[in-house]
Amino acid sequence: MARSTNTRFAVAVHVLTYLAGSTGGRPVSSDELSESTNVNPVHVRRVLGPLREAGLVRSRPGVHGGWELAVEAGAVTLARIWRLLQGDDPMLGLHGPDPACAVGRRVHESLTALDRVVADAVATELEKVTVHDVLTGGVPTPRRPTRPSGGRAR
Amino acid sequence: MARSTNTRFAVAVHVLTYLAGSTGGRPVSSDELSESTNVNPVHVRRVLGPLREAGLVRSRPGVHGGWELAVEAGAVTLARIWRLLQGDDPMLGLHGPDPACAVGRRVHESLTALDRVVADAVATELEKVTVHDVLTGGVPTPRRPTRPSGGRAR
DNA sequence: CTAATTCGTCATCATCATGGTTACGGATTG
DNA sequence: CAATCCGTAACCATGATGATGACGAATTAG
Repeated sequence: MARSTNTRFAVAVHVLTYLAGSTGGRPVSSDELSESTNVNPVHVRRVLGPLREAGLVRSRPGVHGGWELAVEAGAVTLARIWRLLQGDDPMLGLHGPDPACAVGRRVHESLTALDRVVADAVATELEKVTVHDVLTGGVPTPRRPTRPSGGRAR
Repeated sequence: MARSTNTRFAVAVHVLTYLAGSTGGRPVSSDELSESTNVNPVHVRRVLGPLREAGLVRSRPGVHGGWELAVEAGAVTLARIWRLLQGDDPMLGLHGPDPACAVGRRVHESLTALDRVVADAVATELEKVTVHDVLTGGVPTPRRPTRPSGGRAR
């Protein structure tokens, strides 16, 4: 669904931007990162794990250890980060209709296909933005300034 | 966001497709709808509430009451359903960085703007599909047949 | 009028995803 | 050896999501 109460992507973007910016190449501890992101250090490490496996960051234990970028900030698209953290998780949120119902099967097939189309569209947008863009403020702005639509209570 | 364990959109699409299809104009009870969608009747009514307020469906109590479409299936885009149920909920999932951190503020602003861009992209895709398309199988298929990407354990 | 049906809605509960917290082992530095 | 910091597991707290049960109001059948 529309997810999201999942902040891993945001935390990852934040950390990479932080590493690309305010550090002079020195490694940064997950403690320091946790203060800026406002999540706890363990979670920072959990989020960064997949990014390290993908070669985007390095980590070292020990006294002057911590995290540092392993690639240039301009070479990391947000789409890459998204895929590493969200994988192929559905964007739209599917249900499990009665398999004996013809309409149910068709709807489910359609929504599954549509979910991939939507995920591709999202990836296309995220492909346009790099960590460097976030750092320098070069992020695209919505075409429609703010959704003027009639609201909906929640 | 990366949501989604939220099936309201899927249920709504299912129900509207069901109403557009296998019924000859007769009202359908939420009991019958709940069997096909495989969720409980109360949930069906809760999902359909906003759609009724928007004029997409009608409901009537009583012996031969139930739900029926109030508009043509070809006139209902999935984007409309999405907006009615998900509103402006974030797609990407934001975090709450330390407001005292300059990087944190910039990241948060960027992600907020980017979230709207992504939501627009999603809406654009959903705009191309109507309930009638789902009923007849005319739903677009992904350009990349299936994400071939190297997996990521979960 | 009375009974049956069906929606509308509330209150409550179970489950699950997400993160927070604590803990401890291993690696690195000084 | 002591201090620092990652890696990871275990456990817990919170919140979102639906399921379930209940009851009133509206509508129709008899």
